[in-house]
Amino acid sequence: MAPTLVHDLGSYLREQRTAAQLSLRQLSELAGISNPYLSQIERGLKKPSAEILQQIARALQVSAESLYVRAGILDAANPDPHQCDVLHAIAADGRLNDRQRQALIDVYRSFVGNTHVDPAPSHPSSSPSSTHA
Amino acid sequence: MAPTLVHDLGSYLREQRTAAQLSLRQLSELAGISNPYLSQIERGLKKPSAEILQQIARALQVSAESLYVRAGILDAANPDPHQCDVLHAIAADGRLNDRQRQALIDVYRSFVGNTHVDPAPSHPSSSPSSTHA
DNA sequence: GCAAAATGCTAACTGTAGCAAGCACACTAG
DNA sequence: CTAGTGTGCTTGCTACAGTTAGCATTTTGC
Repeated sequence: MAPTLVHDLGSYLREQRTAAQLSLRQLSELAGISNPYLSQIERGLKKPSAEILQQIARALQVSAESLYVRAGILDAANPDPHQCDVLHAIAADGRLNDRQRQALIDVYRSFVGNTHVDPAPSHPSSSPSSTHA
Repeated sequence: MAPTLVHDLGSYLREQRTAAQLSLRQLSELAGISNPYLSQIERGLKKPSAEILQQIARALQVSAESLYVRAGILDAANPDPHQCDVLHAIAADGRLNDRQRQALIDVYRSFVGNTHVDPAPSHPSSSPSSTHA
């Protein structure tokens, strides 16, 4: 797709690595990959697979998702972390197949009315519902 | 690494594809990949990259994350952003009354099996990964 | 001054992801 | 029975992710 993204990923990784006071070899050892390869990733010469990214994320103690987003293999259109409504949870549940997902959504909507999930949460802080049912 | 996971991914994909009434060629076209390759992925012979997974996820209209988890490149027990699982979300939803809540939970459990939410105190793997701003 | 050990980078190689071409089989016309 | 189109699968092949071995440079210590 966009090699710019890969380069951006590289810069970001190098940034994070230096911020963590780690040398190429140190981080590569931590991540379980070779140091030349890490070097090439950081300079945008190579495009790491998701597995490699995950290992690097672990070593750097950053979230794998953030790296995936930078690598362009996950959409940045991620909902707010603290937003935890039912529809989002259903959408994110990998154990459900599509029809199950839809069924749950239908049931839920029949209960609460057709408030559909808005991509831009307008007032996230206000949890209108009393936590007490 | 774990070919079992890859095979599991393949089965899952084939399941989703047939559920969506799509042939190999149809889905491969939708996903923008070759049909032999998709066939091999489904049978666990090839290990698709995250990019390919994302394209397949889009074509199948399932979340990329769920495929990543199945592919073993994202942790299911993710300490990260969307920690919102369905049961927690249902429990937290103030718009539901108790009966509705229970109904939804029942439906959900009938779908995913009775894996009940385990508020596991152990967060064994990485740290909170505050990627900060 | 010279070693030794850091640092990051280059070169050559291997394995495999992902492709285009084509096969074998099933089904439905004609 | 043969010709068409659908299904999924096998076969090479190319490109590139990721490796090991080693280079050039700087820094530290004698």
